[in-house]
Amino acid sequence: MVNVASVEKVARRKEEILQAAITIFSEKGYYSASIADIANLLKIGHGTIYRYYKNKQAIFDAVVTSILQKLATVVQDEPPETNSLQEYKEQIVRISDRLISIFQDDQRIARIALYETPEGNNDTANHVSASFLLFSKFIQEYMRNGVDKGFLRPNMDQEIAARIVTSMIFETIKAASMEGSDEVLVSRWRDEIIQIMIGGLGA
Amino acid sequence: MVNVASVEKVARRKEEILQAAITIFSEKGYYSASIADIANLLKIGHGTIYRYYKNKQAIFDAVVTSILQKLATVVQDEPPETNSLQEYKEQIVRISDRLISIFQDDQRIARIALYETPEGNNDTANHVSASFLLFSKFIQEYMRNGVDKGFLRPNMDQEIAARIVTSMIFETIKAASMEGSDEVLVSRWRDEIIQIMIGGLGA
Amino acid sequence: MVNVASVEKVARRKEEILQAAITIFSEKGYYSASIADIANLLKIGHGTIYRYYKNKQAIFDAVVTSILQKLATVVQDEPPETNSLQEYKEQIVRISDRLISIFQDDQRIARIALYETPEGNNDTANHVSASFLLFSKFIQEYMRNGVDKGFLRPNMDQEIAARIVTSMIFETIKAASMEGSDEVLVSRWRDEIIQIMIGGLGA
Amino acid sequence: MVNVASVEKVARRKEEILQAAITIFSEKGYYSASIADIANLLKIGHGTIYRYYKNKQAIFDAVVTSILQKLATVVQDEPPETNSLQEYKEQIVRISDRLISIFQDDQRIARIALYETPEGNNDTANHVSASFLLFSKFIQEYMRNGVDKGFLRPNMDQEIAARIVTSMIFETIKAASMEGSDEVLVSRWRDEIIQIMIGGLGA
DNA sequence: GATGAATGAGCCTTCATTCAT
DNA sequence: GATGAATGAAGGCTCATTCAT
Repeated sequence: MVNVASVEKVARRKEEILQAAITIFSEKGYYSASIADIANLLKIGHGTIYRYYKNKQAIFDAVVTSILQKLATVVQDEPPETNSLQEYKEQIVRISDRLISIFQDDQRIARIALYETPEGNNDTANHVSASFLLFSKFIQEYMRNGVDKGFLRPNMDQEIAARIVTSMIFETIKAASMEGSDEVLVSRWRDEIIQIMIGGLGA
Repeated sequence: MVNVASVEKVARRKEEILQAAITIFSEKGYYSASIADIANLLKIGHGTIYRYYKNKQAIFDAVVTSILQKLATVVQDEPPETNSLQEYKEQIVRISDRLISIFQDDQRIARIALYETPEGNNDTANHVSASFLLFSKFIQEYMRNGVDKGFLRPNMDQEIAARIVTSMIFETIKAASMEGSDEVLVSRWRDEIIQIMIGGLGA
Repeated sequence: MVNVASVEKVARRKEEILQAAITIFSEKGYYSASIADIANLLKIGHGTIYRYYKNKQAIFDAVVTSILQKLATVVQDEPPETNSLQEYKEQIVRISDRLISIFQDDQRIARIALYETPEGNNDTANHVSASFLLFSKFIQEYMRNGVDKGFLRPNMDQEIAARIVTSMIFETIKAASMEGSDEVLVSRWRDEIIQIMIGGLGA
Repeated sequence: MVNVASVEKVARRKEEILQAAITIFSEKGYYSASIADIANLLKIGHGTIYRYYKNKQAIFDAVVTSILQKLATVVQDEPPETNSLQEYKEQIVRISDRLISIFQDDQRIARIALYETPEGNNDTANHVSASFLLFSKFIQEYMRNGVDKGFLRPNMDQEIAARIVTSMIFETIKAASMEGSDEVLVSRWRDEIIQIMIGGLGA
């Protein structure tokens, strides 16, 4: 009993700190954010934070992980099993809408997910945003499915096409989550992206 | 006379510092890079740098500006005056190739242009990479021209389509400048992007 | 009744903490040892320790006191009443052996007794190890007895000779408790110290 | 020229900091001493210290090294070449006197050299004061010489005897440098140690 | 009585910036 | 003009100590 309660309390505290960290990191970025900023936001002593996270980097890692988990749910509900261009189109719309909705609900997440780059890593892979990579992999599955089923171009370079499509979706998300982003604007983006995906730019 | 010589010398010194800054910032990122790193690379006293730039931020601003100028030359040579889808396609290829070539010649520039960071700006606009914005504006001109001339879809949302296309191009550039990036890979990307732009993904 | 039981329990707890403290302090030294280290060793909450000791310094004081008490038993059993150089020699051997045995039984005690540290005391006297002082006083009594009985040099400066002899004994103890310290090594030290005490170094 | 001057200035500054560090470390001990303490003593910014020493440990290492160098000069002037017990005795007196003089001139050095124990090292060797070890080695050479020349006991365990004698000398030094230590007291110690070394304690 | 969550003083260390030489 | 010595703000992190539960 005691354990359950305390485990829960610890989890709640970790979550509170995580949320404050998301706010602060999204406002100031990794380097400009200080542990004290996070503690002040929660009106707790800064030493307290170290009871829950080993160090600043660990907090940031937790932030990134938590965002990725949130994003992952979107694709988990969308298996690569559509059977026609129309279905595929609708699926892309659903995915975009849910992503946009996540980022609109919490603009802090958008700023981190879309621009997170704890620099100084020579490792190229790290320079590619983790959230981008996550979606790229999934989109590629959709591509494979579409080509297999025959409703997508067979000559497609699936890996590359997936990354291009991902970049389009992310660009939409950026626009949707950063700018004023009323419903009208969002649908303008969504419509345009679908049109390009389906038929390109040509007249 | 003396003045001319000295003005030139100052300009040369500023340029040397700029180049060193590009190297250091691209390797370490804004926050992890130190003024001393830049000075050491040039084997000059780090106090000297402050005779040419007001402070660290000013150096970084100069770096970004210089990169933008370099990128701007690409579009300056490509007026929005193509007359057919084919010509347009060829123009996009030329632009992509020149951008890729710039970034391959100087990978330092790529890392900064594509991931430029000093975050912590509440100003939303700043979060959109300056180089991205620059191209977006130009691409939009190409779109307008294409729609006006009738070889691009009239129902196109030009501003949005421009940003989507820019995102595709930049994704290509990232791939080209970061990854192994042999000629074969680059043309795979270029081909795919053209196909999507022209005819979408559909079979 | 209840009181007796509880008093006993408190004493037992204090002793447990003391033992853990001896272990930790001997391994890490005063400053590097943390209250949490001691608590963890006992698998108790670190707050609990403060119910038994006022603060960290008080624990260390108790440690030193406890060690001194242990060492004191050695000399308490050896009254300064020997009647010949031979008896005296044998007494010194007994004392050394018992000290060595204490320190070999519990190497933790050796590390603390011989190097006890919380420095930063301006008080000069504190710089002399408490255990050293304890023995010095006793050895001086042996000296007095020996001179009185006529088997030790009458021109001896008893206080000083006592400290010199103590330093020899402690050096032996250090060697015995720190280094490999097999029985052979210990007797080499003991033999040499006796020889020096009795007849010096000369041929 | 410029270089020579600057090298000299750097050396002087390092020396100033070293001296301040010796003062502070001797008063407070390694852990209780803070970089700020040292800087305040010199009335300089604490950041300045890091221009001359990598970190706190490096300062302490320099302190220990400097003390050891000072001590080493004492034995360097006293080769193990005496030819009689009398000469040997005189040599020991000279060495003791010079050591005592060093420590009396600078009591700070004494406190560090005689009680320095940067704890937390499991490595046994480190626990033995470096200055003690240094002298031990030399004294052993004197022993060997004395036994070879026949004026010291042939059955002597040279290594052990050397450490025992060193401990006597160091005890003398402690007394001389810590306590009131007028000339009279010092000679009482010196006389007693010589007597013990030569003829032991017996009547 | 026991616990461990919370606290914040305190410390080391880095580095942008200034300025005397 | 160039230099680099000096500075101190700033920030990450530890841990002894307190106290509500």
